[in-house]
Amino acid sequence: MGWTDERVELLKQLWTEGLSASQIADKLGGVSRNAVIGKVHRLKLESRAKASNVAAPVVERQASHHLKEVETVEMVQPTRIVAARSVSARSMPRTHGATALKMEPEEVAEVIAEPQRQSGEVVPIARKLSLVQLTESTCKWPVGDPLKPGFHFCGNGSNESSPYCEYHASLAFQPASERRRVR
DNA sequence: CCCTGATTCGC
DNA sequence: GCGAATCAGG
Repeated sequence: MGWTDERVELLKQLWTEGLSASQIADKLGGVSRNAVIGKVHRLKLESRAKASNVAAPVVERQASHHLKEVETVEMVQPTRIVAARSVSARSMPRTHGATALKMEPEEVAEVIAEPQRQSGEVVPIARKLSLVQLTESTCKWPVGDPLKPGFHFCGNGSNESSPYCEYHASLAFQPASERRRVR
């Protein structure tokens, strides 16, 4: 499989997002992690903030017999802040294990991508607040990976009844029925 | 052994 | 340009 514009674009996005080469390769499909790394270099976009990100434990390897992607849990609600802080432990959520808790990449991308703008938008722009900046009236929807640099919270205003802004509340409290495809 | 990215070099 | 093989490291 070659590098189509779309695939290259996805590569750039995921790489920038902080995913490892193997994870990206896995997502793209048809390419090895070496291929991804090679491409990354040719594109001259390696310098990713490689601070706190090193070897990910990986829940399970090929040990999972023939049980691959099962996609069961509908876990849409993000981890609670408390968890995000203390659990900052060594458990990187992977898409691999069927039970891996993972935030929708698309959701994340949308929120981070948009530059600061006004309100009234369908999708609120994250105010990028850190943990300590959260108050009772700020949306506590986490954006990004707690273990990676750039992690922050939505921070937009929320109703006193909800920990999230309207938009994220609508995402968080969806029934566990039909969510969009995860892959 | 698992993983990570970096580099080389034949294709 | 591509990516397997290899290297260096956690």
